[in-house]
Amino acid sequence: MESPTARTEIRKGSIARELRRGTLELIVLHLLEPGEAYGYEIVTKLTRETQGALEVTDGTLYPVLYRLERAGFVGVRWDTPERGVPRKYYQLTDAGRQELHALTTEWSAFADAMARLLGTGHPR
Amino acid sequence: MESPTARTEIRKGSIARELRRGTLELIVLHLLEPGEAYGYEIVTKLTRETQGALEVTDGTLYPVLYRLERAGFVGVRWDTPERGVPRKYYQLTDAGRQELHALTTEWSAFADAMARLLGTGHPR
DNA sequence: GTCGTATGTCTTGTCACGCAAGATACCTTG
DNA sequence: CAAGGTATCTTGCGTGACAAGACATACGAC
Repeated sequence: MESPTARTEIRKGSIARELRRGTLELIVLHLLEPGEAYGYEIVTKLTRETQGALEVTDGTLYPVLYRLERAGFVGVRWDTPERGVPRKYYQLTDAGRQELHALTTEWSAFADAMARLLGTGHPR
Repeated sequence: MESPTARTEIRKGSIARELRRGTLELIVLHLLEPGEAYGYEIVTKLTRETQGALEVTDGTLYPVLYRLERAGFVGVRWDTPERGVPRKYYQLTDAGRQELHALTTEWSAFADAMARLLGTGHPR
């Protein structure tokens, strides 16, 4: 099993990098919907839930979380156990849930438009 | 009818701007597939074919076309009539057709992964 | 005739953001 | 104690969409 620490080099020539633009916020908010999670957990969760189709490195994720926090879309809670590495837990706020909904809608509209445009000839 | 000259301000807070990243090349190559077209024509064609769902300004398009040309994905032909504004026509090259296919595949994989991830609860 | 508007091309500068790479620290297992 | 997994954060780079502006030709209205 590949650990997140073994940083997977993301292909340069690929458009995958650009596709993450704009979808990453949506993805993170979506992953937080079922309940709070900490950064490292989100990275592994995303890789697992998409069978590696969508991946992200921690160097990418942490800035996103910071942005979401500043925007008021997520709340933060530190868990500092006596023994063990401290974890920073993120939870959706009401505004975050609203944003999640808005982004989901926007994404659907875009994906639909793309599908219609690229649509394999089948007219109408 | 809205003319392309009346530049539609693209919403700043929207993710639409980011979503175009990576898809724009694919979109342009796709629009060139049926046959050659000139820049201005592509702008209007995209707006029309997607009922405005996907739009692009000429300031965005021309750099894309230049990139595609440099990459060898499109060929160029000037049409300079005695009377009238000169037009620069673009056509897909073989490499461009190949790229179009590759990008389409990549896009589909990404869109599918997103759909699976966001999938409305229906588990498994 | 000239003013506005549509057609058509191109360039400059700005800004956002994904990412590689590196730093730091703790814990476990051999 | 040395590796490697867990966990966080920061710096710097490159890419690319876009607004704004410039420029030129054509055509209509006034």
